Amino acid sequence: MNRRTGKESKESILEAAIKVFSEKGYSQTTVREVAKEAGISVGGVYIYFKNKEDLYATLLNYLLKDFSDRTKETVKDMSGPADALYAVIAMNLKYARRYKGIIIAEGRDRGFKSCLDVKKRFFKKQRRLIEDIIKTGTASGKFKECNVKTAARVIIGILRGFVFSLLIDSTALYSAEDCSNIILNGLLRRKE
Amino acid sequence: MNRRTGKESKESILEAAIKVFSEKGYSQTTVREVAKEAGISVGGVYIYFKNKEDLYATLLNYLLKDFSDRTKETVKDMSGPADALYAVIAMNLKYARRYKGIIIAEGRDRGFKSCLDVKKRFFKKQRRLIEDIIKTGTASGKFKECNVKTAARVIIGILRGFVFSLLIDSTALYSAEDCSNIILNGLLRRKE
Amino acid sequence: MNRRTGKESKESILEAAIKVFSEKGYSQTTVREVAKEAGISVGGVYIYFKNKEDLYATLLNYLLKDFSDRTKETVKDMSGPADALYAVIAMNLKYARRYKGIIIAEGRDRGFKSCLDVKKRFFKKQRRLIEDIIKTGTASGKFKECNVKTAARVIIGILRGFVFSLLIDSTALYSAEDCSNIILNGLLRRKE
Amino acid sequence: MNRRTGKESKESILEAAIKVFSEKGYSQTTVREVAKEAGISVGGVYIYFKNKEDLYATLLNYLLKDFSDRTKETVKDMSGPADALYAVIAMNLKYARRYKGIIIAEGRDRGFKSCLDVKKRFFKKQRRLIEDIIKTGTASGKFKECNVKTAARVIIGILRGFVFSLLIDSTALYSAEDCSNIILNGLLRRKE
DNA sequence: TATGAATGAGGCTTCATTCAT
DNA sequence: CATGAATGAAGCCTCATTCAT
Repeated sequence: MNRRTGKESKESILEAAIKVFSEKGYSQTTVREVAKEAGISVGGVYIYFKNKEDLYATLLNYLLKDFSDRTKETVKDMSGPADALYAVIAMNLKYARRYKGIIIAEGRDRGFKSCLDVKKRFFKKQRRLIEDIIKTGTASGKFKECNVKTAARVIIGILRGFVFSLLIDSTALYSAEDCSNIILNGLLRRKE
Repeated sequence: MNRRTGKESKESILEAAIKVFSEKGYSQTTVREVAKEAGISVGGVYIYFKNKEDLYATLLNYLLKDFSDRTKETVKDMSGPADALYAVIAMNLKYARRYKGIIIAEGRDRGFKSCLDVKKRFFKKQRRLIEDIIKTGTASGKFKECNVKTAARVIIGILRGFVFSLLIDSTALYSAEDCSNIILNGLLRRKE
Repeated sequence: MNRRTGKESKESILEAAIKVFSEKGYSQTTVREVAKEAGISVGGVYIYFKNKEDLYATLLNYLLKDFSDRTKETVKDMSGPADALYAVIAMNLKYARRYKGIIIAEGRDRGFKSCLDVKKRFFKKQRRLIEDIIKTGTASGKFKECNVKTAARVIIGILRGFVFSLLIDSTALYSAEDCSNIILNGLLRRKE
Repeated sequence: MNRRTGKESKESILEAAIKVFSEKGYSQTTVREVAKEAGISVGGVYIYFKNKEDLYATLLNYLLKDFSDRTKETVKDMSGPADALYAVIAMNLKYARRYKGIIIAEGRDRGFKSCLDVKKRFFKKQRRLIEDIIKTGTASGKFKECNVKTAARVIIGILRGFVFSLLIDSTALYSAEDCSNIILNGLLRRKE
């Protein structure tokens, strides 16, 4: 009957949940559906997760942590702040495409405390990462002087927009180049 | 029992729906709740709207149209493309704050065809508006040369991000100045 | 569809609940069953009762109040304290037979606060009633001197025993005469 | 992993079951809980007991037999019928306090045949015990003449009441003295 | 038009029981 | 003997929708 270890089962449920939640969002996803996708019974899900909310929060935590780590890793290898920012944007777009529906979407409307905490921690990390990039940029003279905190917040907002745009319009194909180009150069003509 | 006219009833339902959907999102809102808020019976709602989806789509249409019109109006009065863009951003932030939960949120996960159409039309209008601003900008030499379509799409994405940021973090206080500043000038230092 | 007024529906649900709970106890009774017995849908039950516990507590309250009132009424008509006590015993036995399973049984194991309150109030009333009977008895010289409070508590316990005995053994046919005989006269031979 | 013998395991399950069932009653007790309390796996329980009902019936049998034996033992040492009855009452109160929830409670509503048999046998024994006491009492002239069977049944009912009163109201502190006093002497004033 | 009681499908969750290891 | 993951039936409850009045 149980051909898997507990850990394997938990992971396969988590994977299934990522898939289903990604496609349908929180409220449209049934536990039964996740169970089926994971190849386990309904009751089986409740061995590993206290309830639907717990499953969602765990998944969110897992995903955001993974995303956070990878982004940090990628940024580390970049030579300059512009490249770093580009990398962050690219990373965001890539994940958005992959985990359509989860990264930002829903969970919000439930106001699950467990989710809010997870998200808050994540956004804080991201903000720090971007603040660092901006600081490095201004320190090296590549970026102009600006209020680092404000700029970072705005960038975060912009990133969210790219991500969310992908979510609501799957045909939208934002390129990281185009996005970073505007963020870096702005629209205004530079005085020569 | 002072009866309302049909139109009045429909409108009060719509208003109630805007309020409740804004606060709780689609799936967490019950028809009963909307009815109560509108001071009408449950059955009453179904006289004016085919079903919950219809109510939502109607509301969305109403709201987005209103938003679209006002934005266009506001932009018309602006002297330059930078001011116009600023106005659009300010408009987005203002509406986001007011109709928390509706403008972007949910409805998405349902993939209601009726909503998709409404949204598609709306985003098209917005894109055109922004494309026009950019065109005017480049034509007048204030904006640098760029792929108008691409730039507009990116701007739209950015706007969404600002809006969405407000939705998920009610403490976030994006100022239109900060936002437009980055979009217009970018982060990179201008060569002097 | 709805041939009944709200009040009628609520009452028929209550009646059905009394019947089913009486027969099967709390945990073995399903809401569906009560609904069916009441000739209403499952959802219909939830129009009138917040949940299963509420239904049970309401029913308990209704039944105990009814019992309390009738007992008081009956006692009022009795000429002496011995007759009064007899009447109380008879009343208890009669109700026990009719509402097998409810009066005392279950609900207890759930520890529903709502039920506890209802019961506490009921037992207090009954205790007072019996205390009064005993007081009258001793005052008139028919009952011997005793600690009224203690005696009343013991009598209450005894009553519970008769009731409960009926519940667990439907073949047991306690007669009010036999019961009151022992309570009044005791087992010991009277010294002559 | 120091393994227990089968007998030890079975006993520890039974003890655990007594504890948990006593506290929560039948339907509110889960097999998992009993297993945990016994320090054994869920499956382990099913090695020694066919199912939950079997566990309950076994426990009931064990408990009632133990109770029966001890009562008989205690009664044997008593000098007179009044003392004997007092001892029986004290015994009942003591056990009721200890095995709150089991002796009488639940199981009833399930109507488990296995439990009914166990109980029937128990009550028969108790009735005989009490009948004997009464017989001895009347034979010795200490108790007045009465229908032994009827009196015994009434006494049994009364005992149940004391027990049950303790179960539903843990603050109730019935003293065996008070209880036996009424049973022996009754409420009516003795003619002198 | 308006009401609101009624419906019933369907979601979440629990738990006695089984069985591969 | 023992384990504990897995099963799946069944219970409680919600809520969009209908319809007799």
